[in-house]
Amino acid sequence: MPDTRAARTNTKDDLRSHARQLFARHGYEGVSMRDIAGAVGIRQSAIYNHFPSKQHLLADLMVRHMDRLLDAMRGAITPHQTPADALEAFARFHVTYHIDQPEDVFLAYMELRSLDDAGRKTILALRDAYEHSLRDILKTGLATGAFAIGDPAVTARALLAMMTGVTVWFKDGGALDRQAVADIYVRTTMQAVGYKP
Amino acid sequence: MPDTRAARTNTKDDLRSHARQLFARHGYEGVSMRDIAGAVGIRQSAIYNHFPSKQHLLADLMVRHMDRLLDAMRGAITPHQTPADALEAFARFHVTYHIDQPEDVFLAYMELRSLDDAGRKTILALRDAYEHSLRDILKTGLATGAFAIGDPAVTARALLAMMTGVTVWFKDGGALDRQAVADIYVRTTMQAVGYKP
DNA sequence: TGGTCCGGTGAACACCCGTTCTTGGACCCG
DNA sequence: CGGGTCCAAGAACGGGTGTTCACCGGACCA
Repeated sequence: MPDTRAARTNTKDDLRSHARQLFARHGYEGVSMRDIAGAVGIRQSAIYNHFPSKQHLLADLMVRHMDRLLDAMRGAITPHQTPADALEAFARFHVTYHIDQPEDVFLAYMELRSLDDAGRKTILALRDAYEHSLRDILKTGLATGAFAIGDPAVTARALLAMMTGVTVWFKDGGALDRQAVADIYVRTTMQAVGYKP
Repeated sequence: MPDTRAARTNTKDDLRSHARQLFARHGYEGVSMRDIAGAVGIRQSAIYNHFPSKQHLLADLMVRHMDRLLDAMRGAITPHQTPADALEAFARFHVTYHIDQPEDVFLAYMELRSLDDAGRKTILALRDAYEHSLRDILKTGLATGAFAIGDPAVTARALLAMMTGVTVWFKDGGALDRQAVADIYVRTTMQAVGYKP
């Protein structure tokens, strides 16, 4: 009677993507294992063949997202030498990546509080590494006189919050496309650090 | 036997402040009526003498917060005539208010999704009014040539996200006090819009 | 062809949820 | 002093929670 894995070839990834969507939409506490299983088309108990707990599922999503984000960011900025070039590359990367992966981003941002201590520590370390890359660019630019900013740590957090916020309102098919929106954020960022081309 | 209202003089406000704190900390779905009642020192059932439902409690907190925020913002910017003065006043107000009321802000920002349709519509309208005030300042500055920015609507959202983000990391007793942090955000904001003093 | 094991099912676990209802004590006002 | 009002307590409601476990069909390998 049970159809078993006839059609089911990649249940684990299906679980990940549906859980990501549901968590992003309703929050971790607002989604049950029954909800997730229902979206995938299996029963709740079968989830435990792939993830040991709801908490592990959330941590899996968040760690994978942060790993991907860090790798992609490093690939985007390393070719650039001057602080201005690096900052522009960072800003463009950050905004477009966040436009393209809004659910992952939203999740990693909002559900830190739903993680247990171990998971939270891991995510905070990854987030810290990401933030430090931007901070280092700002510090260098401040030292070389390319940027005119106050405290680099505060400025880095301010710029990150600004750019991350694009996920809250951006929708495909709006008046401005990805490219146009990224242009505005890049410009605002470069002006914010007092860079004069 | 029940101590009734002997010590309890303002249960409704106690409920509001504890609910605000708990919702901000654990999320709406992550807090039970028993949790809130326990924090206040009453039983769950007594909450319903003050609020008809958990949903109404959340809406009450969010609407009150947005009303206070709008009033305070209008009071802060109306004395200023030029776009630059108004923007500086707006930025300083926004950052300090958010530093001082982090829980209300966090709640209004994160728990929109937990509101029912009616409540969400109300809050979005208030948020829209707030955003429009900033947008209008930017539009005027763009028209007079005081600011050099791209789309004013996008820039307004970018600046708001930047300034609101201060709630995520600011802690009293850190290396920088309220004033110093506000200074950095104001400076970054003014530079971001390309204003030259 | 038979054995192993992957990955499903469905029932059950103990517990927590928002909400309702009845009851009764303490205060305010006439 | 008596009646009404306010606001607590406590028990109960139906239903949802994450997780466990025994069971078994089908695919794969020797």
